[in-house]
Amino acid sequence: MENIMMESSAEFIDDRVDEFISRSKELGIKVTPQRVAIYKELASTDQHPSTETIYNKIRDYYPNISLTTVYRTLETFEKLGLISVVNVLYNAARYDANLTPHHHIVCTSCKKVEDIYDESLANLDVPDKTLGDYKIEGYSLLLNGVCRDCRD
Amino acid sequence: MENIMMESSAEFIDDRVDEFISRSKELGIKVTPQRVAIYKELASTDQHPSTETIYNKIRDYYPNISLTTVYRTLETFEKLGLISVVNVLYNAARYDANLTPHHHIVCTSCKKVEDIYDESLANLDVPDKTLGDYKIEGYSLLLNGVCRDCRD
DNA sequence: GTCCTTGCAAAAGTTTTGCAAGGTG
DNA sequence: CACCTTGCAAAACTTTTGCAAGGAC
Repeated sequence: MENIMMESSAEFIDDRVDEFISRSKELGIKVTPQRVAIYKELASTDQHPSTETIYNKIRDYYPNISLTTVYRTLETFEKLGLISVVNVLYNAARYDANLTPHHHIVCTSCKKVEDIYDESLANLDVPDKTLGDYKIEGYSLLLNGVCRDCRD
Repeated sequence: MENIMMESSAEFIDDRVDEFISRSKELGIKVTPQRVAIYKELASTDQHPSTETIYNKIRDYYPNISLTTVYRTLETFEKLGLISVVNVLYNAARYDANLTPHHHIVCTSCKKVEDIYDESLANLDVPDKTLGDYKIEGYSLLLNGVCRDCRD
């Protein structure tokens, strides 16, 4: 049970920023200093920052950037597949009275959430004690896909 | 790969509401009509409603209930373990520039999110085609636990 | 009757939108 | 120089808090 760290040296980050720039050109979106700053901020951390956090960090060296720009830019990047959203449940918290262990599937089109009770997914080989520095309390699997209604 | 449905007949729901009532008494919280309505609403669906959705449904037959009550009640239930929150990432969306497949672990105490690159979790036996009515696009595993800093 | 719970109103926090100015390709 | 992108301001939306009235035990 080993926790592999991703490389995140300065050169590695610059490489990713370069890749981001060429990818942006391919995709036909403009490479603005704000966009580079936002991408770089995200590429420099594994802390999965929120919009607000990214905004605050960038303001240290780019005081005029607006929060609106950060929101819009992250949305743009996400739609183009340049970054991903960790929170796959789309905004507001969803509640569940069912305390039986089960997993969830979200339709990426209509955002509906459904339960999955699947034998083969019921007992994953997840350590019940510690993983890295964490004492594991539980886990949940979140599948995403497109439901039948949305495929029609 | 079979998708087992949970029973959700009227009697079954009433049973769960009864159980909720006795559990509330054990826990020493008051059983108010609002609380019963909120619990029942949640127990009657597998759609994982948001606070707003629950509020709107209950208003049909309980027009004076306030949204504040629904928020406070769900929070109370969750803290007591009567229900669970599906969105384990705590509020705002979190972004990730790392598109390599990996999983996430959230510290339930400080809400920090970290990446996990773990061999044994890298290839789960998740169907790559369809599960039930869904065309699967991807999945992510969300572990929760307490990080070292928070355990001290 | 006590004290937890509710509803209202207001505040705080988060995300989106319209529009004119600015900058990239 | 065309038009996409930005910043500002305001609006829309979501969640939390304070406080007095009401209801459960």
